[in-house]
Amino acid sequence: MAYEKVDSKTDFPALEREILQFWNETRAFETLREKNRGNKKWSFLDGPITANNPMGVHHAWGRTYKDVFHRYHAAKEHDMRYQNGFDCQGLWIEVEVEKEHGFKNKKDIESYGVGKFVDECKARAQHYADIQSEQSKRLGYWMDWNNSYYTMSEQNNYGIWAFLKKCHDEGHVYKGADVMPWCPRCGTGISQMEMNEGYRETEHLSVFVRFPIIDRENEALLVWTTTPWTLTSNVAAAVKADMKYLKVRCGDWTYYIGKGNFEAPRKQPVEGDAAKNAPSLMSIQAIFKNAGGFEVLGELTGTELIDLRYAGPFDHLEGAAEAKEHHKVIAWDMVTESEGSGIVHIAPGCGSEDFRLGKEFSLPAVAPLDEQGNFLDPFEHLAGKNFGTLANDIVADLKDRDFLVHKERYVHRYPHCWRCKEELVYRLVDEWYINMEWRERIMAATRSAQWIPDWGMERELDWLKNMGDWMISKKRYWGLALPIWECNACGHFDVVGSQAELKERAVAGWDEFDGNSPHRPWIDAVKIKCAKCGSDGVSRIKDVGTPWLDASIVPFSTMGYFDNRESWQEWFPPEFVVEALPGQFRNWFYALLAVSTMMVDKSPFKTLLGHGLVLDDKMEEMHKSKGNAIEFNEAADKFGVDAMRWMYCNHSPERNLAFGQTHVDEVKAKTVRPLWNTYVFFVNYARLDGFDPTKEPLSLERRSDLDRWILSDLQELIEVADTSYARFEPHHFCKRAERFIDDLSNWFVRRSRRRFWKSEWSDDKRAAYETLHEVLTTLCQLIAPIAPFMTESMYQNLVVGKFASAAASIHHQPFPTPDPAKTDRALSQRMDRFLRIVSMARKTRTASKLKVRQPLAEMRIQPASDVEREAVEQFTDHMLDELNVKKVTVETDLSSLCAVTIEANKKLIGPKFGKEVGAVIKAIQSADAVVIADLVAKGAAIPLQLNDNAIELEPADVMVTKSYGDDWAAEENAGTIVLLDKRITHELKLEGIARDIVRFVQNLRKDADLNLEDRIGLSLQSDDAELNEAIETCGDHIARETLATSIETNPIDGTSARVEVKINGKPLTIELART
RNA sequence: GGGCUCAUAGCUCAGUUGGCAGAGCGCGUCGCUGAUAACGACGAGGUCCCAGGUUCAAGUCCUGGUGGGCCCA
Repeated sequence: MAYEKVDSKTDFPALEREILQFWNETRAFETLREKNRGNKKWSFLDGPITANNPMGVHHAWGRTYKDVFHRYHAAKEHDMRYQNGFDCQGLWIEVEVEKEHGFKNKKDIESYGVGKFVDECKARAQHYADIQSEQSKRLGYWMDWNNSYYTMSEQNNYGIWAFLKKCHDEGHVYKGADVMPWCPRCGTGISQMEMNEGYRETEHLSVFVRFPIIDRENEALLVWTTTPWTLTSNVAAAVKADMKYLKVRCGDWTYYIGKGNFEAPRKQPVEGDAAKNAPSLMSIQAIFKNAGGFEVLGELTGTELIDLRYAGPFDHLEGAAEAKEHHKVIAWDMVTESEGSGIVHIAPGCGSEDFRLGKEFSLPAVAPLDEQGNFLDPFEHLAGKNFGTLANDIVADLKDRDFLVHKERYVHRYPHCWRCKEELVYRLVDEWYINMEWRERIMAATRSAQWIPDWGMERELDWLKNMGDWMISKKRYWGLALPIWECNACGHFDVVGSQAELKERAVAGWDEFDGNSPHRPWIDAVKIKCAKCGSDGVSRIKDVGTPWLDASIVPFSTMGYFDNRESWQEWFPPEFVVEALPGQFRNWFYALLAVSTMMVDKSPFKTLLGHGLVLDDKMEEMHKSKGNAIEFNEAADKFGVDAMRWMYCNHSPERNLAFGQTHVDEVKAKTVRPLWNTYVFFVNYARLDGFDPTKEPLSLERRSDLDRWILSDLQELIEVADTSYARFEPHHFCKRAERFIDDLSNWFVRRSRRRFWKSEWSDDKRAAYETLHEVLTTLCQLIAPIAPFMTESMYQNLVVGKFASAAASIHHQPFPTPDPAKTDRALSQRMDRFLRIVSMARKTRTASKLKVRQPLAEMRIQPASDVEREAVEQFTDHMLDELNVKKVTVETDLSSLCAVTIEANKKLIGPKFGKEVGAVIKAIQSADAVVIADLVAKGAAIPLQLNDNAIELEPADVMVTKSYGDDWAAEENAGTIVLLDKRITHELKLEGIARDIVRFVQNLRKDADLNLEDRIGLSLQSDDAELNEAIETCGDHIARETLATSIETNPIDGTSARVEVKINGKPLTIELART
């Protein structure tokens, strides 16, 4: 029943662990679900977290949002699914398992055994899913942790089959040959969606080579490339038809070169440090000069070069035999003067633009590399060697055979595998695609949803408008088995849409597969019959699917679309999804929209919230490899989760967030601690006083102004909280809540302290307790979604066991609703004005060096408005106490006390009037100071009579000084005037001394570890007459304030504490003893 | 080259419908003392990126530019 004592020095991480245990023991989450079951639904769809590593603090931002909105909607008594998701399949997991075994390439996996390998991938996903579940619980994330979905589940995989079948039925699935970025280590193509994450500054050996022109003696095309190995597969050379070219002789050879290319200085195409470390590049002109000089023989256009035939540098190799027949100059608009030689080496098998151009000109595509990046047999001496290790050999070879003109180190941004960091090559491969003929439908779905921030929709539409066909295949092992069975005999392929369909069509291997998950290698045992040519034994293609399919079927696979359509209809479309913005427009957001459009032509969410990245305190991206990533558990144990959650929620979602000690400390100092300290204050006094919150509370009329004011502001805060959560804008609420907490702790509690200290019960004391109790409990309720731990702890102490109707957990309580009867805007306004006047008075004291401990006789105020006057009248008592003055007088016109003096601003009028300046100064001096001051105050021009001339001064030309005489300290601002009486009488001085004494005694009490309620015997020993007089005159006051039962002037027995201090420079010895 | 976005105090950021430029941290000065390993007040610190425009009034709206980020080509 009684309140538990609380220490203000609370170990928040420890408290949070206690609360976790409490929730666990009381099955708090289950109770909440039970309570809201069957109510109106609020549907959330979780974007699955990659179950490949422990969580970092950057994962916690989005997961905090997810929990906050769940808790809010639970308080709104909605029924929810609480389903978390794990993304389990894909290359990132394979790479980690490979690392564990030290595998170097796909061969290692094959010889280890695909089945074993896949099982280990499954196990790894499960392992990290478990770890992430535990970490999420530590975050306070209330989910149905026993019911998380896994993208590796059968349900999910077969769901994608259904999707792909639908795509195929509509004719969108096709197999395409294309040159694409390829990772030789992973042995797989890298899709458009994955490309951008892997660009890095890379140094290559780049070369200028000559392509000798056939039938023209010693004439050659000058060609440049950064990838010498692709010269093995050169087919053509491209020029721009309307560009100018030069014919230049250098040594034995005459070259054709782009005019602009020849003359222009060349620069490494990188910036920053990479540029600094890179060698500078020579212009072609300079290269020729170094080679013994050159002579420009003529100028021509690109058109004149077209169709010239030339000899390629590797024509002697068998692999180049076909290409050899096609070597000629072709026209291409993309050739530029800004890079290279103006004549572009075209290898359609080694570059995606080359490939497109090759198609246009019906050129063969020579593909020289195998899956691992090794040269194929027809490339003779190169065969079996890796392209990456060959650059120097190839260049040496070119030199030996007299093709090399110049070599250089070239630094540029070049794609790397986003997972394993290997350099990519461009390779001609067959991959499977979904065409984007239906993009308009996806765009319509995109437009039907709400996007936060709203420009997100534009970004998504832009991506949808521009994106190429969707490559869905991966030549890997661990992932969705693409349900495509392709007939070797006739080339026909079929997409199988479900497990049942496969079973029905299986002609072999079903028994072998049955009982396994639909993954490689087991699924590959199943053969079907070709629907076109009837041949038996059609196999599944070897490829697996992109993991973005896995993550995007989930609004169907996890909500019952395939097995309980009725239930699915109740939950679809979800109200809300949230993920980090960067990257997701072309990943999850896109894939989710595409899948849902294909399935039901609807957006898979009503509202999408995107948030930024969590960066380190230097605003740099966190990476494990960089060493600046912060592991979630580490941060949770160091800072406490409530503070972290508050920091996340307080931030504008679309902006990146700098995570660091100072930032979290700021949240603690500004929010967590003031709130907690206010609570501690309440609880510890309520304990002593035996405050009973269950008695019928006093009516509003019987409460003080302070009470009604804070209660009124509280109603406003409830409204803000409700709308902020409902609109997914918790940061708006956080900002308001911080201000409220500041008002509460630094004004309400400070001004109310004495009400709590009173020894006997009175209405006022009861009102103070009741008000603070109501404010704290309601505030907790509002903040609970964001800071679920500390608010639970407070709730348990403030409410549980006191009120019979109290729910067992704060998170079972309904969200508060504002009480209009408690709202009093006029009162809030007056309090605002009052606080402003108090602040002015403090400033006056500071400026006049009148410390607040020194009582002053009088304060006079001229209010600027009626509201201000009412404020002063209403809150006079607070003013007397807060500012330590004896009397407050409201004046309508203080000008009678005010002496105005004006003075010429000589600096300004000097240049204006030159020799006349003396006369102007005189004129100013003789003018009516009050009239002029008034004009200055209004910012109006000042007319003056200067001998016979009328002149005008600017307001700034005159300096006005107002003085209220030596007796008054004054402060004036926006029409409000505050005066403080500076005359300190003997009595006032003695009172000031007494307050000093009280302060020293209180400090001593605290140093002696006395309890708040302990009584003392006090001894005050001094030789100073004034001090002694103060002790004598104000002894009662001192005794009352310090709970002294007696005041001696001699040393006392049983002294438990003693200190020597100086007051106004005079020594005083203080002793006290507990009685 | 195109799209989106950002630019406000030394730092991190607020700034609703256009209405006297703000907070926290840091810095300086002072104060307060039973919330005390706290707290408060005051001060210094600003070309609200630049240039135009609309308006009685622009950090805010419009146009153009500069610089950063993301995306596309």
